[in-house]
Amino acid sequence: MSALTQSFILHFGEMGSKWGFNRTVGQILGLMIITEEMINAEQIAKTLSISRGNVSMALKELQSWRLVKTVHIQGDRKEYYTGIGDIWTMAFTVMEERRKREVEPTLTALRDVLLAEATDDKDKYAQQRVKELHDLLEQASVWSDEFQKMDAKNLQRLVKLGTGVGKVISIKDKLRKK
Amino acid sequence: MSALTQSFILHFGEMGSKWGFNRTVGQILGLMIITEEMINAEQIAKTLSISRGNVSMALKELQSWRLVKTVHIQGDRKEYYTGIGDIWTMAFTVMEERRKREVEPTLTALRDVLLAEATDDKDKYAQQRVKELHDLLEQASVWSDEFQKMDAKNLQRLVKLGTGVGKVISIKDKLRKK
DNA sequence: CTGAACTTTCAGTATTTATTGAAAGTTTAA
DNA sequence: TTAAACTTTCAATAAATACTGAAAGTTCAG
Repeated sequence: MSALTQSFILHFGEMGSKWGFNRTVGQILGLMIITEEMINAEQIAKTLSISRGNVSMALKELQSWRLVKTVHIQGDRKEYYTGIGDIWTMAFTVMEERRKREVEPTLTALRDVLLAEATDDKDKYAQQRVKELHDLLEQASVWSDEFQKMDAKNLQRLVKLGTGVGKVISIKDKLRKK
Repeated sequence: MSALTQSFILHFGEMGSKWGFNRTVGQILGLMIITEEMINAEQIAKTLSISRGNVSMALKELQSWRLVKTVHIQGDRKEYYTGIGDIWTMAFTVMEERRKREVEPTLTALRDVLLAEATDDKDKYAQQRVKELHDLLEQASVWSDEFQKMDAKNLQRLVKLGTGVGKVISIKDKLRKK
């Protein structure tokens, strides 16, 4: 493995742990991103100097995140792996999975709090704040849904609107007037 | 503490650990969100049944995230704490801090990889993928910057555009034609 | 100054999370 | 049906992270 690859993968491992998965999972994902060919579990273990068992667990995790594809190569009994699509698709897949795993359960918990009987003023205040939080997260989910429906090309166009976020609001007003 | 409060705080603690800080920090933030009054470190420790030292560490952490305000109350030597502004402001503050802590260092690391000499084809492929990732994260930072410049009211308006994300793209095209 | 009232620090400990590798399970060519 | 080639599981262990509480530090009224 070249020094360039090495440093990327090490950093990506750390980065991974910030994004919801552990170091090993991050490193494998990083390896797949910068490797054009498909790779098998054995190669991964050797390249990253980790145990075969660990690779198995990590691949399972990556599959649950819908970030890797499995492929069978003619005349080889091993399973081969590669990352799904391009970087944009991956990034939005990670976002969507995080929403499912983090926001969804939180929304459920918040709804429970909202359904509970608020007797005193303190509870009423608490419930109102929880309502605000709930609405915010629900709105975020709406966005995420919309993104999910778009393809990589359009996602890219939308995100590159970036420098005009301010404008978007005034556009909204214009739309309303139609 | 009422059962309602209790369940909210327990969940918020777990949620916190998904958002970049630990359980205790999450619980304190949760407590502040649903408590109208300012509270002092002693009260926090007692309410959440954690040690005084732990509260001190957690408050320091919350301050580094710019999520709490400190206030001195006339005739009391203790320091009092409360959450900054409304839920929307908090949410975007968390996003901005996460960007600073996670995306920023990653961008730096990716730039280093891009500056390295790519000798063989494998390295060239790797570099190209890293370039894609770099550009994506940089674009995300542009968005984050824009958000940071807006006030809570406008953020809310923008996010509620949600259901029209698809439209925004076609609007962009119209704008261009003007 | 002094010392009471508070806050912070940090070494030791507890808890949680990740990793290994041997054993068990699965698949397939012959 | 067998056994070689592979994958998965999981108990034991290692590593990382969080928490406590006593000691050290800070601030301020008198």
